[in-house]
Amino acid sequence: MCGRYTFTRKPEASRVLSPDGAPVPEGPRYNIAPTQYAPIRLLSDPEPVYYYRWGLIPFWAKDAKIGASMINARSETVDEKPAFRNLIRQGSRCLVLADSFYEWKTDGKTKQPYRIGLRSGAPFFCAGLTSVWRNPAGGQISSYTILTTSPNELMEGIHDRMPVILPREAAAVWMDPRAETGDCLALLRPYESAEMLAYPVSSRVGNVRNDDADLILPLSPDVPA
DNA sequence: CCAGACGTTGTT
DNA sequence: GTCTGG
DNA sequence: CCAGACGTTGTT
DNA sequence: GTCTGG
Repeated sequence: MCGRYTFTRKPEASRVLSPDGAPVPEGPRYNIAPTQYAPIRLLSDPEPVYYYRWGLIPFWAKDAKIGASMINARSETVDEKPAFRNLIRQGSRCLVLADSFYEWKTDGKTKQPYRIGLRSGAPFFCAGLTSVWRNPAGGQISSYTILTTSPNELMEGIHDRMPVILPREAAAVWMDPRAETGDCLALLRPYESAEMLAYPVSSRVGNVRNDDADLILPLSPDVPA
């Protein structure tokens, strides 16, 4: 999630909101890509699942295209960068719903995608920030970015960055409107490596048009335990 | 003062 | 090589 | 993140 | 909107 991830659970029917009118997918998602709408939970209204667009567009942007380069925010500098520093305060924090993410391991000329998730198989929350952008014509785009951090032991062999995954207690602080900025920043660190799992998958995941269950199959003969 | 950027990743 | 679209 | 385009004029 | 560079 640095650039691609999954959320295969059915969106909880209880309360699902799509403020931009984006369609809510019927089934599981195996290949969520930047500029697509995906489910998050908002600090300002934490109970429902909101569909926001991946790739943060700051409210002051003249052009929505800038969102394509704001799919991630470095946690090490998020409190300094003009595009993000005000969001981490001001109640623009969110949780991104996921149950795995993909990273491409570069080895010379070859790139091998890996699927990474929790050993338990449970879904998890990633730390995110949101923004609502309005164009002069009156349309709006509600968007988000995913915070990144340095790799843990598992990820080191694959990639030099990883998304910030928040354990349940940390997620509670991240979603507390009264939480101090410093306490929020302290949560942005690598997840416990021993609780995670990674295995190679088909290069079909590279094409965003592919979005099916075969994408998460272990690439033989490298079958995980 | 105004003009222009505001971001990350990976790769070399 | 670099930008755009998904 | 990767994949795919990257251009114009004129004619139908 | 706000910060940086000139």
